Amino acid sequence: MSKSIQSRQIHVRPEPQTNCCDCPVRASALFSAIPDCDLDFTQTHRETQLVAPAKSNLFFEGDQPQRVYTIFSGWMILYQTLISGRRQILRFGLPGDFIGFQRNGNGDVVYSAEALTEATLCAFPVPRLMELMGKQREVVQQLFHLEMRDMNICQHHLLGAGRKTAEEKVAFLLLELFYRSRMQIPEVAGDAMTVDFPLTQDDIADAVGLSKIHVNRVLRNLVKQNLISCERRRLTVIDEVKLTEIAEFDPGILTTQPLFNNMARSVFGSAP
Amino acid sequence: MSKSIQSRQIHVRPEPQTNCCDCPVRASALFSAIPDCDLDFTQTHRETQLVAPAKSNLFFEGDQPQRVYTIFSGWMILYQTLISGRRQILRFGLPGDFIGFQRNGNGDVVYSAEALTEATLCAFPVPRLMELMGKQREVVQQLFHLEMRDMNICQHHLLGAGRKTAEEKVAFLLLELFYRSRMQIPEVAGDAMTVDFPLTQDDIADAVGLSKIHVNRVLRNLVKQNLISCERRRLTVIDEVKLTEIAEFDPGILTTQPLFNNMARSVFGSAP
DNA sequence: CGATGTCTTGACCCCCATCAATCAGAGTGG
DNA sequence: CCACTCTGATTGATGGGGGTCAAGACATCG
Repeated sequence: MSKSIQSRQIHVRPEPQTNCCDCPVRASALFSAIPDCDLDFTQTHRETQLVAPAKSNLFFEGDQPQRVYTIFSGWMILYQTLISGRRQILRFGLPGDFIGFQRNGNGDVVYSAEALTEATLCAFPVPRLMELMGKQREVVQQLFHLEMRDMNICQHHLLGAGRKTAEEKVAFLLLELFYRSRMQIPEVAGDAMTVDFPLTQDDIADAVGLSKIHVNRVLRNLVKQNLISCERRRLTVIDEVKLTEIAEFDPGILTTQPLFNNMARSVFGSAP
Repeated sequence: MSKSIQSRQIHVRPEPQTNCCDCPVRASALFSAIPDCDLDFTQTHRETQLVAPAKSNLFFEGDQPQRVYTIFSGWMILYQTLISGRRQILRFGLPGDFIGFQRNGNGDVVYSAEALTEATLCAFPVPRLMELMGKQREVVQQLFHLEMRDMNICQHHLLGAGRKTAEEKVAFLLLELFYRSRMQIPEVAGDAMTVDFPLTQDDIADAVGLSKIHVNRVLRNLVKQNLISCERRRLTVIDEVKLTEIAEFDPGILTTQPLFNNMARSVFGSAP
């Protein structure tokens, strides 16, 4: 059931020339677990690379795209809308994230995906992903890791949506995105306190389930308390400790499971 | 980080005698995709069967249980709590559900699990599950299905928590559990409008993020509108259409993905 | 330079949380 | 059989957190 609000059109320009596996964020990408020597295989299975302009929709809830996507660069939002038009952002897609895999009983994708900034993506035909999963156990592992991390984040947002105050919700979201931003290029930005932050206050509102007016008040209040500062598309965390305390934020939810990793390693070998 | 509120102790009595694979809900269980002839293998890998008394906790957020569990009978709640003690139910575990697999970066389970009614569970050591996943592709498929369905449900609750009114949230939860209850024994109860419903109004409140007082008012209101009726541990849906409309509920989120199924089938063979 | 999108602030008020009291049913023990 | 207890359901009164409406400030961009 596609939603009625589809004012923004899909604009994606295929650029099959570029090598889609030159991913700057291999560390967190779907195929990061694959030894370099096996990458030939994945390369033969890559499809087109896409560039999604800012504000374009990659797909809408209810579509049945034949591909899944890995984000190389840019930020995306994954959201659902009610008939009334009210939007809820389910999670944010940052480089390395894998989207479009999750379907419902009809094979529909269950959320819409919109590029917040210009974003580059690598598209993979679903059957080829399945083939990969059959041949390379690491893909299965990595897929589980990504899905579980997203599930963790989703559950924590649910906890917040139901049981936190406005300030706590906003603080949590800021910290989540702050950490995820930094984790992308650990060697350069591992301890920088300022990150790029392309969200509007409207986006924040739709992510935490508040009105944009109230988000504004909360943000101004956090600034007044000298916990953060934010000016055009940049976010600075000033008092990380206090903010973490307010949000009850645990960075552990953003990492994958060494337990699973270790246990899996003993069973899953390399590709046959 | 274990929460401070641990007033309820863990009480599980192992009953290794019983065959844990006599699951009455094979249709939705983890190992449902495995052909009967291969069940010998899974049986050799089963561990103890547990009985969790009503109100006992199977594990707490922050624990590192060495096993994962499949629910055979009974209802469980999976929840997180804030330091203030406020509880948010993330999802409900019904027979066939698989719990304890999802971990964070430290290998901790990310939610607490409590039996709402007396529940029987089959415990599987994690390494053996991994072994199974390596040998039987259907286990991997089924695991993805279960995880994705849970993710769907979680996301829809997030949508509701952020953007729905109290009445819409409650209606959604009732329908979700109504359908899931009926799906368990399709041949007998496929079209019954009354199901067992062991939740207290307190539980509903913690699931949808409202106060129990307000949940009570909303329920009484739904009854007054002649949409449902509920008396001690039983729920009857009177006007399914109207209720579905209010909740914007889509039963499709509860089923697994035929798309994934079909695509997977062409690649994954039977066990080697 | 309008035009559009985003941020900011104020005024008003409603949905729902909180507090408090009562009631019904299920055990439980004598 | 009947007090006693405990959990859960119910209803009323009150107030606050945050939604909604409106208007203005500010920035960016064709």
